[in-house]
Amino acid sequence: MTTPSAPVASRPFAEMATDLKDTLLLPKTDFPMRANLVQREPARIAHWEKLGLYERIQQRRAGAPAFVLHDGPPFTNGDVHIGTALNKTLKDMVNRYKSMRGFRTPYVPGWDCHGLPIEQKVSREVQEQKLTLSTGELRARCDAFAETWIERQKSQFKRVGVLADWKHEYKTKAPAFEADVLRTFAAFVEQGLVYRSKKPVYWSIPFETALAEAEIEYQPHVSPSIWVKFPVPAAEAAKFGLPTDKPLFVVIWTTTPWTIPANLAIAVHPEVEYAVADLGAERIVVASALLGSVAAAAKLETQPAVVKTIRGDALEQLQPRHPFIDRAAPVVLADYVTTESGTGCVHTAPGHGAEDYQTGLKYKLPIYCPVGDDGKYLDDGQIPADLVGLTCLESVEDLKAKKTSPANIAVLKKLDAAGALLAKQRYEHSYPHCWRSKTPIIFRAVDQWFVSLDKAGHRQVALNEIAKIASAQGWIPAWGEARIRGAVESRPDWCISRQRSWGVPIIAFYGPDKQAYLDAGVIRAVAEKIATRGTNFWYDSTAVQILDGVTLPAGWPAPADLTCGRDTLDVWIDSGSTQAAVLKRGQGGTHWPADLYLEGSDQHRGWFQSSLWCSVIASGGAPYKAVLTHGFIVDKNRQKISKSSTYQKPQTADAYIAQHGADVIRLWIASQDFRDDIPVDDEILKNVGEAYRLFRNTFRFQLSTLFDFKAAEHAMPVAEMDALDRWALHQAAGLIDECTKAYEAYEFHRVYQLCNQFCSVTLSAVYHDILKDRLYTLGANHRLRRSSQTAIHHIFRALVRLLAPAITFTADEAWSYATAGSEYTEDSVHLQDWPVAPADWRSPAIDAEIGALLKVRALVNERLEPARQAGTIGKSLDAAVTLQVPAGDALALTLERHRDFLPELFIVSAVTLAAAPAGALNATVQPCAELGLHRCPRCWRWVPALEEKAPEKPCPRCVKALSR
RNA sequence: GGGCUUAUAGCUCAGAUGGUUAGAGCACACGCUUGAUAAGCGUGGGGUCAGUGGUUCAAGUCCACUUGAGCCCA
Repeated sequence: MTTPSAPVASRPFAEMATDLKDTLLLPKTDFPMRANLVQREPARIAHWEKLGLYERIQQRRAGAPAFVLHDGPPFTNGDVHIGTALNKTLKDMVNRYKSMRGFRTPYVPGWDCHGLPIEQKVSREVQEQKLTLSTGELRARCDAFAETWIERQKSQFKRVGVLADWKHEYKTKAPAFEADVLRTFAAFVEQGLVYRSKKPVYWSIPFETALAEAEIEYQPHVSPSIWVKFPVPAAEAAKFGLPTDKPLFVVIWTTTPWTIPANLAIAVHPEVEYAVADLGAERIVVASALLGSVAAAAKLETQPAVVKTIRGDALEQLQPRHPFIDRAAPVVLADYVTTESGTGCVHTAPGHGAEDYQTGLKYKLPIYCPVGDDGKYLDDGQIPADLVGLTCLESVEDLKAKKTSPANIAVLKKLDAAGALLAKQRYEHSYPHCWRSKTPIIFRAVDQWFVSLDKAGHRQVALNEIAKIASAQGWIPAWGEARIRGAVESRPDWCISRQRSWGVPIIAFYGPDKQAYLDAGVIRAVAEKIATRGTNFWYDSTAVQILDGVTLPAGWPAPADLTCGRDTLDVWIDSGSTQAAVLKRGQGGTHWPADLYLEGSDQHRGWFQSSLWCSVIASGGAPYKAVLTHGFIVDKNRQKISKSSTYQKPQTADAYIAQHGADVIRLWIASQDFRDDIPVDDEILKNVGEAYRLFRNTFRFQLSTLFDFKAAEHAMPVAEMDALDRWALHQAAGLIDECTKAYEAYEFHRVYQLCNQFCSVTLSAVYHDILKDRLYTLGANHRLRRSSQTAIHHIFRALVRLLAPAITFTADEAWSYATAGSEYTEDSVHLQDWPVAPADWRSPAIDAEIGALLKVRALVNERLEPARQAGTIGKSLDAAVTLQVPAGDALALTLERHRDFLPELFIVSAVTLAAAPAGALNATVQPCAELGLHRCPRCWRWVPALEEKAPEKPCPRCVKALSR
C-alpha cells in the first residue's frame, strides 16, 4: 500500500506572499476527488485481510449479545450472478449495521454443492470425452467441479466487499456436514415418518435410469393416437340415469396405447357438459364440445344425435369396465381436463403420468406400474399373458423405420380384438426424449422414499411456528407469512429420494427379496463413519464393510445378504439441515435459532420451507426468529433480465464491478426498495454514480475544511457554538434518528434518500455554502470558524458511519483520512460504534428560528435570480438586499434579532430591514456596484470602505484576520 | 389456470388513520461561479398518482374489475 505524497507545498514561490489568495484558509485534503474504485478497492480488501478485519470486529464485540444472520448457501456451479451479489451484499449491510450497533455478528458463509445441475454438467463432459466412470469417479469429478467454483465465488463475494468468517465456512459436501444431513434423516426415520411408495418419473429405458426435467429433450415424434371405448354395464348406466337400451361406452383418447393396461380411471371435468351420443348400434359418452371431432375421427357419415347431456360432476364414480382387463375404470373429476382435444374423458394411469398420479392420490387409487426397469410388461397376474415381456421402447432403429413399439402394437391389436377401438390416427407432436440415447422416454412410477408430514402432527407445529414468528413481526415484509403458510399447508408428503449420484446417499439396504431396510440407529452409525471418511465410503464399500461393527436391528438379514441403496436425498434436505449442521453446532460462534434469514422471495417455498420442516421435525421449532426477503433483478421495463433484449451482456457481479466499482454497486443495492423487484440499467446506475459522487464530495469537502482542526485542541462545547452550527447539529441528530429507524426496519433505501437529501440540500446548498466565508476568510482560531469546524467534525463522523454499511470502501477511506490523516488505518470505520446524537445537539428553538430564516433565504434567492439573468450581478455576494418585513410579527422579531447574521446567511453583501408597506414579506435586490460599495479583493464582500493603508486594500474584517 | 406481490414526474423514493393547487433528490433546461473546479450555487419546466367503474360532501389513499410486471405452483 502506498500513501500518496502530499501535494501541499508545490506552488511556485513567485506567487507567494503577495497573493492574497494564499492568505485564505482554503480547504485542503489528500482525499482524492476521483474515487477510482475499480483500481483502488482491491487494495483496501487486501488491507482488510491483512488486518484480519472480520476477526477484529468479532473481538471488539466479544461477550456482546449475538445477532446471527444465517447464510443461505449459493449453488456452486458458476460465477456469482448480480442477483446473488445483491443477496450477499444485503446480508453484509445488515451484519455491519448490527455490529456497529453493538452486537456480535458471527457470519458463517455456506456453499450448496450437491445436486443435479452439477452432476449433469459433469456427466455431459464425461459423455463428450466418451469415458465410462464409476459412480465414485463421477462423484469425485462433481466434487472437484464444486470446489473450483467455491474458490471463484469466494473471491467474487470478497470483491463486492462481503466480510465473513471464511475460515469457518460450511460446505454441504463436507463429510461432517453430510453426516449431519444423515442425522436429520435419521430423525425422520426414528419418528416413523419415512415410508416407501411409488411416484412417476421420467425414465430412460436404454439406461434404466430416472431422468430429471433438465435431462430430457423435446423432439418431434409420431405416436399412434387412439380413441378407446370403455363399456358401461347397464346396471351402472341405470344408476346414473343414463339410457340403457343400447350398449353404452365412455370414450377416451390417448397417444400412448402402451399405458392402457395400467389404466385405473377416467377423468372428466366437473363443470364440462357431456353428451350421450347415438351411433346407431351403440351410444358413447364424450364432452359435448368434442363430439364433432370424435365423429370425424371415427369417420361417421352423419353427426350422431345427442340423446342426453349431463355435467361431468354427475358422472363421478360411474364404473365403466377396462376394455380387456377384468376391472373397473371409475370416472373421477379433475380440473385439468380440457375440451381442446381428445374426448373430454381422460385416460388415467396413476403410474404413468404426473396429473394421473395426483388424481390417483386424491382418489386413493394404486400407483400402478406394470412396466419394469427394462421397459417391459411385468407378469404381475393382471397383465394379459400375451403382453408380458413386450417392451415399450422405441429403439433408434424403430424410429428410423417409423415403427412404433411392440407394446403399442400389441395393445392396439388387443383393443381391436375386443372391439374397443373406435378410431386410430397418426399423431405428430413434440415428445420428450432421453438426451443420451435419443429415444423417447416413458413416464413410469418407481419406488421412492417419502416423509409423512401429518403423521406426527408436524404440519400443525410448522404452522404454529409460522404464526408465532408473525406475531413477533418476524416476516418482513408481512406478506411473507401468507406465502410460506400457503406452501406449508399445500405441501404433499415429501418425496425425499432421487435417482442421482451427486448427493448424500440414503442409507437404506435391500435384501435378496428386494425388501428395503431402513433404521435410524443404523443411519446414525453409518453417519459416524461418513463424518470421517466422506460419502464415497458408501459408494466404494460393500454392505458388509459398511455395517462392520454396527449392531443390526432384529429381523434384518445378515450384511452379506444386503446390498446398498443407490438413491440420494433430495438436496432440500441438505439445505434444510444447514440450521442443524451450523447453528445447532454453534459453528463460528453462531447460535440456534438464527435471528435472521435473508433470501429472495422464491425461498418461501424453498429454503425457508425446507429449513422449517427439518428443524420442526428434528428440533421441534423454527430455526429462525425473522425472515427478510428481497425481490428479483429486472430491467428498466421491469421485465426479467433473461427476457430482455437490451441486456444480453453477462449478468455477473464481476462484470458490474469492473465497470462501476463495488461501492457504486453497493450503493445501488442500498438505494432500491428491495422488497419489490429491483430494476437495473445504465440510467439507474448512472444516477447512483452521481449520488456516490455527492457523498464522496461531501466527505472530501468536510475533510478539507478540517485540515487545521484538531478536535482535542479546537473542539468547542456545543452550548457555546454559533446558532447556525447548532442548527446543523440539530439537523444531523434528526438524520441519525431517521437513518437508525430505517436500518432497524431494513429500509436501506430510506437511508439513501435521507443522506442524499441531507448532503445535497442541508449541507451542500445551505450549510457548507454559507460556511465557506467564515472558514476561508476569518482567522484560524476565530470563534465562529472553530465553532463551524466543530460541527463539521461531528457531522462528518456521524455521516460516515451512517453510510459505512453501504459504501464500505469509501467510508473506510474517508474515515482513515479523518482519523489517521492517511489512506489506511487499523482503526477501521467498521470497528466503530453506531452514531448517537448527544442530547445537546438537539435545540428545537434554534432549529425553528434558523428554519424561519431559511424560508426568507429562499425568497431572497428567488429575487436574486432576475438580477443575475439581467447581468447586473454575478455571484450573490454582488447584491445588497432590502427586506420588506411586516412589522411586529414573530418573523420580524427573528429577523431583527439575527440582523447581523443575515448577509452571511443569504451570502449577500448587505441586508437592510424595512417596514413592509403591504403587510407581506418581500425582498428587493440592488447591485452593490450601484450603491457605491467596494469589493474586498480578499473576501469578495462589498463593504462601505476598504483599508487604504494595506497594500492589497482589503476590507477591515480581512485586515483583522491578516493581523493575527 | 391458481397463490403471493406490485404499479406516484425520465430515474430512485416520500406521501399515518381518505381532506387545501401531489412532495424530495437526481436527471433535464437556462443562468451564475471558477477560493469544493472532471467540483459548487441559483432559477425553472415536468405527474389526468397504470386503466375503468363504484363508495363518499371529499380518493393517489377505501372497494370491484381490467391491464402490465415479478416470484412460486399447476
